[in-house]
Amino acid sequence: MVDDADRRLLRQLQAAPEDSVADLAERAGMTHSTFIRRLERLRKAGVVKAIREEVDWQALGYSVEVSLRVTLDKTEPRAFDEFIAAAREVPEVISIGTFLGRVDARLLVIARDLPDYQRIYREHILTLPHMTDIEALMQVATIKDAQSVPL
Amino acid sequence: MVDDADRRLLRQLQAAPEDSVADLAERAGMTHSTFIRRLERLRKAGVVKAIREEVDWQALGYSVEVSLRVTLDKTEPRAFDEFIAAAREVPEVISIGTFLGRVDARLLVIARDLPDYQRIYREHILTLPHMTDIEALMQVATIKDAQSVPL
DNA sequence: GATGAAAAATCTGTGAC
DNA sequence: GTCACAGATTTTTCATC
Repeated sequence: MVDDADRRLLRQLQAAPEDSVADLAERAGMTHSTFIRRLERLRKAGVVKAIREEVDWQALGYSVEVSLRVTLDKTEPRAFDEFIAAAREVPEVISIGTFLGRVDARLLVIARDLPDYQRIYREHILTLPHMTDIEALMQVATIKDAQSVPL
Repeated sequence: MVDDADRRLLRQLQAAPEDSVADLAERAGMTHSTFIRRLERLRKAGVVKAIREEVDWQALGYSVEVSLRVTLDKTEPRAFDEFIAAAREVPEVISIGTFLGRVDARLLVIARDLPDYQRIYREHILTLPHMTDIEALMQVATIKDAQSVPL
C-alpha cells in the first residue's frame, strides 16, 4: 500500500530526483533513514520502476521524430505479439504504445535526418510483420514530457 | 562536441543510470574522475538534460491512459501558444507533442478510472482554447518507453 | 513493524601532476 | 587523462517507540 508519507516521498522524488536523499527526506518531513527504507520498499513493489538519465537526442544528431499509427491484421491471432516483439528490437523505435480501437499501436521513431528516416522506414518499419496500415505524423517538438504523476 | 569517449559514457549511462559513477566509468573505459568531468560538461551542454525517477502510475491508482490528437484553429495566430500554455498546466496531461500536418498536437492524459477521465476531459480538456477537433484513443499498454538514443 | 541515531563503508568531486 | 585525498553520501547496525 501507498500511504500518505509515501505520497510525500514520491512528490519530492519526482520534483527533484537529482537532490540528495537527506534533502528530499527533510522536505518530505521524515528522517533520511525512513526515506531510504520507504523508497526501497517502493522500488521492490514496482511503484518506483527505474531511474532514467534523459538524453537530448537532438544534441546527438537525431533531428527527426516521427509518430506512426499502425493498424494490424486482425485475421492473424499472433499479429499483436509478433508485431510488438519485432518493433521493440528496432533501436530507432524509442517508444511503443498499444491501443483499444481503430488504431492498434503507436511507434515513436527517431532519425538523424530525412534520408536517414527514409532508410529506417524502408528497412526496419515496413518490414515489421502483420501491418495493414500505417499513418505518419512528423513531430515538431516535445513540449512537456514530465510524466510525473499527480499526487 | 560529442566525441567517441562521450558516446561510450552515454551508452553506459543510459544502460544503467542507477550504477555508481565508478562502475560506469570502468565500463566506459575511463577513470571515474574523467567520467565525472565529461558528464558535467555534457550536462552543461544540455546533452544530458535531467534525471528522472520513473514512477508506475498504475500502481498509484491511475489505470486509464488516453492519447488525444488535437486540431487547432488556424485562423487564430496565437492558437498554438495559448493552447500549449493552457495544456501544460493540467497535471493529468503528462506529455505534449506538436506536429507538422493535419494534426497539431498530441496529449497523453492519465486518469484514475473512466468517471475520473470523464471529469478531467470535461473540466480540463474541453476547456482548452482554440481547439477545432479532438480524436481520442484509449491506451492499453506502454510496451517500450526506453527513450534511449542509439549511439 | 516502523522509526531515529550513529558508525562504517562507499562514493563523489576537486586539486595537483 | 591519471592519481590521491577530503568531504559528502549512502548503507548498515543497533536501540527505541
